[in-house]
Amino acid sequence: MAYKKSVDTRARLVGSMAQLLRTKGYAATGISDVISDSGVPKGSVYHHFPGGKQSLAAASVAASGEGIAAALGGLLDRAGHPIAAMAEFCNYYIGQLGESDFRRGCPLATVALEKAAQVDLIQQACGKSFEAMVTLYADHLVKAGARPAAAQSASLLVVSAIEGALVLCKAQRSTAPLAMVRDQLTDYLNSLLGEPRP
Amino acid sequence: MAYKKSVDTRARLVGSMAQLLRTKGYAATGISDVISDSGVPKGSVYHHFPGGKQSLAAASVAASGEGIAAALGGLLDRAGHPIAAMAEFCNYYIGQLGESDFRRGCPLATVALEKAAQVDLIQQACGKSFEAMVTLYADHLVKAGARPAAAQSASLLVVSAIEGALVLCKAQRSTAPLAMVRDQLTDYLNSLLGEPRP
DNA sequence: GTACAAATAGACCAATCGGTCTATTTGTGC
DNA sequence: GCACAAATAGACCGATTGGTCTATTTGTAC
Repeated sequence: MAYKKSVDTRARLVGSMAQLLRTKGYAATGISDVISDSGVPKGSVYHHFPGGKQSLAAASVAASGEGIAAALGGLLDRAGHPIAAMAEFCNYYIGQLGESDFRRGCPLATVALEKAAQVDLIQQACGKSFEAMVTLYADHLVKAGARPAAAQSASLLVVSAIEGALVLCKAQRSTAPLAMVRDQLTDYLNSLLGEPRP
Repeated sequence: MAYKKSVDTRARLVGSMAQLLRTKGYAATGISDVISDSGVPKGSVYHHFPGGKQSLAAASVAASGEGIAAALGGLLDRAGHPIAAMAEFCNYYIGQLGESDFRRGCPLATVALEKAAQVDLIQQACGKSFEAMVTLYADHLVKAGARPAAAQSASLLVVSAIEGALVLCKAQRSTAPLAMVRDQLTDYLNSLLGEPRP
């Protein structure tokens, strides 16, 4: 049976790696960075993750994905309406970008672009995380009155547009793209849910 | 005055770097990769780019941005209508992803997410490239009948959604997200241009 | 052809990379 | 307390990193 402290160590490793992946990406994040950020010695890294950096990164991406899904789920429950939840989701990222001088964007996207095509473990973690987001939001669109097929397409557009806007925000060092996309998506979803059958 | 061959050398460096940045990202691309891919010796790299890797990367991102703008401009002229051009733009990327086993996505996005927050030169090159894309497409939406403000917002949504879909395609190793986004954007733009004033 | 800068060529450097390995310490069941 | 595995600790490794430096070659103007 695993010792109690070791789960903390593992969680600290995953947490540090997830933060570093978010801000610096995969290739620029060294094991030494994870060690100094988490305080965990090198031996423990390879004890908990015999698969090395790739395996630690995959676990961290999966954890980030679960965190996003939980946060989005919370917003959807609290906001009461999927359109309001989408707007608050955007506002959360606008805040993160502003607070961090545009360092903290999507925790998944950078690693997905860097490594998903090369490392299966990482691709699976990224793919599953995005899939969960799209499905979760689509479900709530259905509850709000959309037809399932339309909800799936619309949810994919929403997630894609937000992800892309996060790229543009970093590229332009401005939160304006995400704010504009948020407003555009609001109109788009209003017309989707407001006129289910013309 | 610069010698004739040296402009070839510089162009070869930029071309190799641009391709490597597209497929592997900034941090994972070493100067040695550029050297072996381009055949240019190390001394020439630092002769043409005294600013080193960052400066070469910035020039390569700028070149990629100009390439995208030229390609999009060509599509807009040839297709005759901005909606058709958008669809063909998506189809181009769908082809690139399929041909390359999902290695060739957007030439700008990976570097933008990795380095725009850290290196001003690279941020400026990325920001300018995306700005050019959005403006170019917005101009053609105006020509197709959209009001300027609406065209700007719509163009930003289009570019963001495509960029984000490219992230999801890599993450899920599937071209389906971009195909669905293409169709959703087609509907979206049709209703934008079809009903200029309700 | 001479002079001189532009450009090429690659040896070389300290620093860092991911990963391995051997001790040592810690926690647990008996 | 004993035994034994889990976990921690960090020295150590070859390979590679971005970058520098000194020659040497190349192209051009006169």
